[in-house]
Amino acid sequence: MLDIKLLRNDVDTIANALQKRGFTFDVDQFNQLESMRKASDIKTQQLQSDRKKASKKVGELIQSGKTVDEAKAEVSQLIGTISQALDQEVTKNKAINDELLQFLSGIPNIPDADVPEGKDESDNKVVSLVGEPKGFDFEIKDHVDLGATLDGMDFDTGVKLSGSRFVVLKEGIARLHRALAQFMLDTHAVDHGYSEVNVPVIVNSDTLKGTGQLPKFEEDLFKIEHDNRPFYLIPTAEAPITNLYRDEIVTDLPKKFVAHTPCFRSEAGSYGRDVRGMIRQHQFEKVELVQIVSASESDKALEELTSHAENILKALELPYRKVLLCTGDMGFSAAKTYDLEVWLPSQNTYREISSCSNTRDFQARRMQTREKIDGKQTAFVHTLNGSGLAVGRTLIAVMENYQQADGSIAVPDCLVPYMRGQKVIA
RNA sequence: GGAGAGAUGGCUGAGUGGUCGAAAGCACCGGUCUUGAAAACCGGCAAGGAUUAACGUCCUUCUAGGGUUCAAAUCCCUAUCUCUCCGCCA
Repeated sequence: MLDIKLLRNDVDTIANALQKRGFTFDVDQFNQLESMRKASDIKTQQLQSDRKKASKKVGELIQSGKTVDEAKAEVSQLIGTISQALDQEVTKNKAINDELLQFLSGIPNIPDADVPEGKDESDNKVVSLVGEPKGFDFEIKDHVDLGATLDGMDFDTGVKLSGSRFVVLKEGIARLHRALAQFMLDTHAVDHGYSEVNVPVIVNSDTLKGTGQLPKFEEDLFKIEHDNRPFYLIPTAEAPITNLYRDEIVTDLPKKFVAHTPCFRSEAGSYGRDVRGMIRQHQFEKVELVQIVSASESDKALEELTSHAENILKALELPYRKVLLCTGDMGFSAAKTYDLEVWLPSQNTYREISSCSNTRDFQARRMQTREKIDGKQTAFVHTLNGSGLAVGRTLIAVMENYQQADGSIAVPDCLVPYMRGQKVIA
């Protein structure tokens, strides 16, 4: 959520910045709502003040010796008129504020100044290329064929159990998948200083509002009902982790968390894309990094967090590139985002495997997560999140990049200990 | 699933209808003392919002939503959550 003060002071600048990411901010509607709100606030408060004074007078009259009935009689008419007017105004005020809140909740974050302007992913800027795609002297297979050959990836049974975009992993592939998650978790927790947490994967709507998935993107989520109340399967661990500090004033920043969770996405808008294989599933696993930091530290934190995700790719010796997303390609809550894209030989291209974002105070404002500065002032914290990495897609990348002529897959060195010494999946 | 108790500021915790936004302690901030620190002592310290050039003035908030009342942290109803006991269970 944006700071309403910024909007009051400088609507046009913000409307401009939002236009860069393809969002048209309705300045007139905002100004109208805002002036209605202001008028109603002032009126409501004046009436409340009047009523309070009248009520206190009853107390004073009683204190000075009058009976309760006498005191009431003296002010009852006045209070009657005030109350009536107040009831009306409060109802109106609430409606206006609700509308204003809804209006504000639907506005995406403002892009940072150094984010390139653009319409879609073709305008993203490649920041760095790491590693070199290796050549193969045999006909390569994609992960679907490799998985079938090794009897490790069963899409048909996934369909039988659940439906399309679900998969069953088996044997060596299942173990490799698990090894990847363990390796990532250990690297971040032990080497990068993140605190490991295990969080619920079913959350309430307040949690998803806090990180910005709601109210706008409900169609992308799996919704479940329990005791007539809505709950959601998390689309990313960013939601439960970042919300650990919702409605709190935090101390001891920075906070750094890592968690390994399944993620669930309905992806209603993207049927037809990536239908083959494990690239886009309704259920997948991800190791997520979250940092909660002071405002002045978030620029540095984004670089650091991104480098932590990169370290996984480096350790796995997978070729990748780091991309700075343009204004039009960023997520709703992000002010600046780096994507890490891994090389997939079968597609002869780089595919997203991690997305690292600085949301600045956008989520903190929604969550009311603040810190005390010098023991006095409160200020919104900044929150950052990034995949470190998407486990399913990393599995694909390892399978394809480490495939051998006979269809077997070499286990990357750093994973061998997690595979109890196994060096090849055949 | 059954029975009971509870939810108050960063934390602990007092407060059962009338200047209560709320005692006290801890934590925190400032100061005195000290070579420095600790201790001790003095002072400050909830959040959000409206308005103002500023000082200030005003409003809201004691889990949430309703209700009673001239007046609600305090009484009533509902929901959520927590704790204790019983049952069930990985």
